[in-house]
Amino acid sequence: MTEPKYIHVSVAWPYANGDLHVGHLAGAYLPADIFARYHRLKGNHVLMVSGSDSHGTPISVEADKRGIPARQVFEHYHERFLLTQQKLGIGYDLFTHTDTENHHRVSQDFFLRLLENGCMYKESQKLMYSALEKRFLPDRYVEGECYLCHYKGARGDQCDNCGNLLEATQLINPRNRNNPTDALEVRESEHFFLDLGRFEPELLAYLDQHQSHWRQNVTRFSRNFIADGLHGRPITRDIDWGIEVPLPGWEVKKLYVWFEAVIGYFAASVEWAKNIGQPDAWKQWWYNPQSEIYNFIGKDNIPFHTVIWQAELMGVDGLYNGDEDCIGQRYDAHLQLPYDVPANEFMNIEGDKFSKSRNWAIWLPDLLERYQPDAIRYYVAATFPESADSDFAWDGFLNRVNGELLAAWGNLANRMLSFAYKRYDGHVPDVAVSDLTDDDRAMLEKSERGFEVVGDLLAAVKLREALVAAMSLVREANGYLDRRAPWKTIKENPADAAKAVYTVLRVIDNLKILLSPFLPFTSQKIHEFLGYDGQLFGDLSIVEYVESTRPHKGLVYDATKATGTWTVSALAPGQALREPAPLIVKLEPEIIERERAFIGAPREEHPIIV
RNA sequence: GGUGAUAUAGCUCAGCUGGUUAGAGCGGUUCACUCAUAAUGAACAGGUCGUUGGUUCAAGUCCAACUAUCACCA
Repeated sequence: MTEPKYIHVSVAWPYANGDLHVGHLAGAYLPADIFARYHRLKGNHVLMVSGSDSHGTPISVEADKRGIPARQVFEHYHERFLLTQQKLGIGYDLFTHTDTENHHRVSQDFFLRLLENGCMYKESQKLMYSALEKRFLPDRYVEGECYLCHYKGARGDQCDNCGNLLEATQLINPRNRNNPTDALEVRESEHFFLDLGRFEPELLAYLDQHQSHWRQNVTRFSRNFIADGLHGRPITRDIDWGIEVPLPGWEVKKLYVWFEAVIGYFAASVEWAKNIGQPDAWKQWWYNPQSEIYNFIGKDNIPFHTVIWQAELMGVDGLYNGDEDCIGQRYDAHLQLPYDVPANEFMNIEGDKFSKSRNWAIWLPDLLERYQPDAIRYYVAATFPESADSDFAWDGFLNRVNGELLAAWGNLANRMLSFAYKRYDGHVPDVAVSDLTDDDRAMLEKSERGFEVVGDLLAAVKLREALVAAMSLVREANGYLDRRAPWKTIKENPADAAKAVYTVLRVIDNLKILLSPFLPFTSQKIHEFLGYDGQLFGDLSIVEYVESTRPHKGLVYDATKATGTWTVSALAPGQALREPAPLIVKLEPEIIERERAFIGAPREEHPIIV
């Protein structure tokens, strides 16, 4: 038995300005959960964290659109994120948000320590100032004529016509999007910049160290990002909604959201430790040279997680390793940098890319109203965009759920559990394992080798391949069953039939574990049908935490009741079974057209019922 | 405009460091089976591997250009 490892699963923080959709699930949350569940079964120490990103322009934009405060927007969606992910079984040790006192403090300490260590510099920026609103306008609030293609409706951050990124100050005839009569002027504003350039040698060395186990496109992309030249990036902004810059006289300015959101991986770990009453527990991952930190993200976020976040961590090395003060403590180990950043590409919808404004999306709360979480998990995992963009298509969903999840796997379990339950008086056939035929043993061993085959693929974050490997064992088992045909031999050679049934049940017992990171709900049911007590995984619940001024809710995994392990079945002959029932709901072909009609049509948000 | 990626059977995708007849699942056709949510199994079906050049004894697999799509950065 090898020593348990410390595995940190950091998952991208979703902007809380709208519901979660399948792109979120495919890009980060489901891969992270599958990976984490595998490591939990292996007996490793898993810490999986994420949370709602409550700051940033997208939230303010949404708030303005609805005429409500930003906080109300993010709290609304944060609540929905918790419920959605609980229903899907995304097993966070803590899913919190970025408006906690803890996150504010940690982010500000990062800022101060970077400043202290000389990793920042100040510089003046030219920005659009609104005389009417008496503030600097966020880029997206400024509209005008694109200086390149002369499109009149270009936004201050990007021209939708020619696709060019631009500065608000470059627009011809800039105007306030909310008040066209507003007089805009260019004003100078002083800001802090993260001096990325000084980290270049360390970053290149870091990439060298990890390229052997990283996805090639992630490594290449990051390397080129650095080769392009690392420019300083502004860390502060002239906006209202965000975390205050912790310097006297700077309180009106806020930390840039890209800077503080990634800090959430660290801050949420600290919060988790505090919540469980062991305030130093997070150091087992962040200051343990043996730990492995994995960042599950989408491809749009690669440079932030392979370059910028590393620079932040390098720049604050030693933070909190001594006492709770941010400056001047001693430390032995360095802060751990991510071990792997298995970025996924994008999942398109029926051939077109996701678009919130056109409602070209499949929203998870809506999906969960109509389909089983494991059906959703299965299809999305089978179509993970691990190496290229993939496509969520409703006919594909129907085919995979009915033809693979139900027909191959659900039916294998159901057909033999029912057969055993009826023909063997509700028990696993009582056979001597030593009497099994060669064919039986071969089948059994093949399923047992799956623990290594599937396990290695999961550990290497080749999740789709792992699922294919597990499903090929399912097909193997169906083939074995047809060869052995116990429904036939039970009449002429009952002893032989019993061996075959026993073997298949034991194979199912193995497959139940191999597939459980993907299909936790289904595996739990099979576990119970096979006559076992207890649960494979722990419980997910929503918990409220109170800090000094405001409470917040988190989604929390409690492993107390978890009994599942990544080990081969030792199914006891004669074990009492429970009465089985079909596992997977069969889908009607009509859903294809019905669901397609929802895409691109106006959508109404429903309450999420658990 | 620069960088990275993707383009392989009707569909969804594998093909690592170049080498015997280019693979899998689904769909389709035929046969077998009846324990199972008409669910399974076996066999078959031949796609000039985006386009054009090049390197090599040998190229989906390397190089160049081009086209289309995606992302990031200017």
